[in-house]
Amino acid sequence: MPKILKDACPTETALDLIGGKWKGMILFYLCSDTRRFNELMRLIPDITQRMLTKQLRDLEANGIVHREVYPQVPPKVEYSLTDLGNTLEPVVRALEKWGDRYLRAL
Amino acid sequence: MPKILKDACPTETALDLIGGKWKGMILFYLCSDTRRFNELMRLIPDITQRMLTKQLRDLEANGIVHREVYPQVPPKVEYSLTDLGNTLEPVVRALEKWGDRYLRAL
DNA sequence: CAGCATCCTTATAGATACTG
DNA sequence: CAGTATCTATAAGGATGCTG
Repeated sequence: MPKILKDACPTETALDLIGGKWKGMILFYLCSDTRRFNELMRLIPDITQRMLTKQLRDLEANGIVHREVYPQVPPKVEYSLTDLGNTLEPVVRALEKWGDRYLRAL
Repeated sequence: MPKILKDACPTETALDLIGGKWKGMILFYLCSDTRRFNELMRLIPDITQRMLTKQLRDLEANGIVHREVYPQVPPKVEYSLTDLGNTLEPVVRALEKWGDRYLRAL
């Protein structure tokens, strides 16, 4: 007998929230530390300002990332994972582990 | 499609291979059993024939899914996970678990 | 420093009709 | 049953210039 996994919607939901070209990378770096905007720009090769802004806003809107603005000149904005965001760590690590294995096997 | 040779980030690579709107669902159902084309059509609400074909071809090209054609009339084609595809199960389960938790918390 | 606005290109997805 | 072939619509991503 096939072991039917319950409901498919959760998997799709998760991929909706962390999928796309850049969100995995962003989460990966936020997993280990709080980061500033330009710091993420440096860490993630080839991402544009527009895309980084957009992805961070998406993650913020979904309650995964917290955006802390320090009212000072020059501006300082720090991004970190929310409590919900932190629960993503096992997922990100599972993805990382599998991706690493896949790349090695090439 | 995935540009693996260009970027070697494991997390991004994994998301390239299993991301998108439908691949998660397809992998989810193939995790539990071998499936036929129309079976997947029934299991995955709203997917079109064109998209299912395309996603299966992508997964096949990346060595994640195996396509077995039975030369008979009417045609019979079975899709299953390869050995590599099976190593994705922990990832799919992690995604499912998190997505479920997320949906509950809404 | 950390962005927003505008314009543009490419990728992804859907509708419909048809076939071995 | 398991697909192709077109055509169209929308979403994702990129280039560039400007700003509080």
